[in-house]
Amino acid sequence: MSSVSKAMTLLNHFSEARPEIGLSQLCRMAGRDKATTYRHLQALETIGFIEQNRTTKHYRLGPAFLHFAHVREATVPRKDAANTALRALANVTGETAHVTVLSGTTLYGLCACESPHHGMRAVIDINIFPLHATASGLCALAFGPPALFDAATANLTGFTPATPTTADELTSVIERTRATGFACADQSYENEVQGIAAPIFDHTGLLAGAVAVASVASRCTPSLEQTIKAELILAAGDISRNWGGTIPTAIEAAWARSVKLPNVMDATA
Amino acid sequence: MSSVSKAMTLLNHFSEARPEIGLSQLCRMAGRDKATTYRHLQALETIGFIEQNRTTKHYRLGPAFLHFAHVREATVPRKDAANTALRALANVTGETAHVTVLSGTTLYGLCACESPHHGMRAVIDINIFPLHATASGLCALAFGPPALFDAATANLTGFTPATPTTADELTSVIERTRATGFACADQSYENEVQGIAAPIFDHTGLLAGAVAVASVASRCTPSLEQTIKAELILAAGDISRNWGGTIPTAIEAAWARSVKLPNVMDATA
DNA sequence: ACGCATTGGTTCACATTATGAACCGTCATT
DNA sequence: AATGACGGTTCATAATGTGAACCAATGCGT
Repeated sequence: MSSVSKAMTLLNHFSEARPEIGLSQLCRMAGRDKATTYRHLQALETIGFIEQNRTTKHYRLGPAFLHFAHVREATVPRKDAANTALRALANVTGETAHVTVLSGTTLYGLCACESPHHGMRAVIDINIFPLHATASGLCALAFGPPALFDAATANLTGFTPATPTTADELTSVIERTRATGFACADQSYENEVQGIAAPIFDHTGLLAGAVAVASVASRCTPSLEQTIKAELILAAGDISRNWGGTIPTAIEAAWARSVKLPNVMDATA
Repeated sequence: MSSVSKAMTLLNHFSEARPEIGLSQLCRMAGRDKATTYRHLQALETIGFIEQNRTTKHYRLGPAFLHFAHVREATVPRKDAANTALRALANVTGETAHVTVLSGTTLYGLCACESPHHGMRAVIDINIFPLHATASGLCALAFGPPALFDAATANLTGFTPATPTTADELTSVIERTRATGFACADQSYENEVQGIAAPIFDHTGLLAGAVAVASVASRCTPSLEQTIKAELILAAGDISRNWGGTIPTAIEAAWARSVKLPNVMDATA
């Protein structure tokens, strides 16, 4: 491990729960020597990644992050990260993948990527995703702000026979989404199209949108569903990380529970 | 220079004007070897400080900044940075110093620090600073959003005979503030109290507030005024940096012009 | 089609640089 | 006054960083 990496991984020990850390304490946490750690901290301080509380002598994250975050936010479009993740997702699953973003109470399509594998595939041609009828929308309802529920129930259009059109039906679907970490919309927006979605989080710590795979219903076997879910976990993590967020541990746990299958364990053995 | 510092200073070459940089290009800019730069970039990439555009192979700031900036913003109160800068300011000038923050069209007092040197000193006992009558307010008007002017002219209370009470008077004072980079309020809010202020900027690139020194008018000699201005430049820079911002070059130029005095140049020679 | 220039990336002998045990001064507790 | 924990420093040791030279790939003008 390069000394550059060693110095920078020190930063990972700072968090909202642990904003200030003393030298000795940080040494213990990082399992590193005191002199080394001290020099690393000094280097980090010169660039503004670290700042020292003059009274307690403890260290904390520096102001430079605000500057760099601003530049990053201003220059790197979220779409880029979404696109690269979608490409991988579409290639591996062989289905169409897309990303949505939540703005207020509306869920917009950000970008989509069709797989080259199949002749027949789902086509994402909507820009505003109904919250109650699409997998992405259910993700937003399950993991987004509670106020979304009211916005959703205000307009429970029945697109297909499978669309949940009552508040009770919707609630039970949302419950299932929360329990598994995945939202499933089986032909509830369009016939013959089944969607599976996972939530995406950004730097605010709140839900930012969803990443989803839309597959042709007749083709969707349990095994494909497992593949899709496994890939969605990776994609949601990738995109979230790229947007400055992390997947809440509760959701990671739900994912772990819902993809834990015997055949998967055999395959890896 | 440690290799840690060398690696991290590479990040300074990225800006809103230059979001993506290729390897060779970055080597030239940094005046560093290609192999070294490449290794440094790889180290930066593993932590997420750098990200590579897969198609162009160019490098850009990574997503980790969003995360760290969030933690920093959530855990380090702006007041801390302001307080340490104020302490220095009050000590050197021997007068009372304070920092204000702009929220919407209102300028609030954030914190103040009285100098221990004098028995008599200005006391900052207001929490909302009138835009047209205080030095901090004039800073906000001169360097903040244009909409402030309307908010200010809506209530031109005359606190003292020196308070500007017409839009024209106010405009000319603002002009002078823009030209020098400093706002001066000579007994325009309170008799016997003279204020000098400099603007503060945060990560948005917009005016965030002001730092000011309030001195007893009878004591304020030209030499003290020069001292105050020189210290205000340092304090405004410090606080801005700590809040994730930088002083616009136009203002730095104005400062340089307005403190360039013969005796100062003699002193440094 | 060709050479030429420039790109991102890699190698290896060399020496600058990082490392950590032991150290110091300070402070709070006992 | 002894103790322990703290932030910070020193110096011999050795690990790590370094850059000239080299590759392969791409773009460009002739």
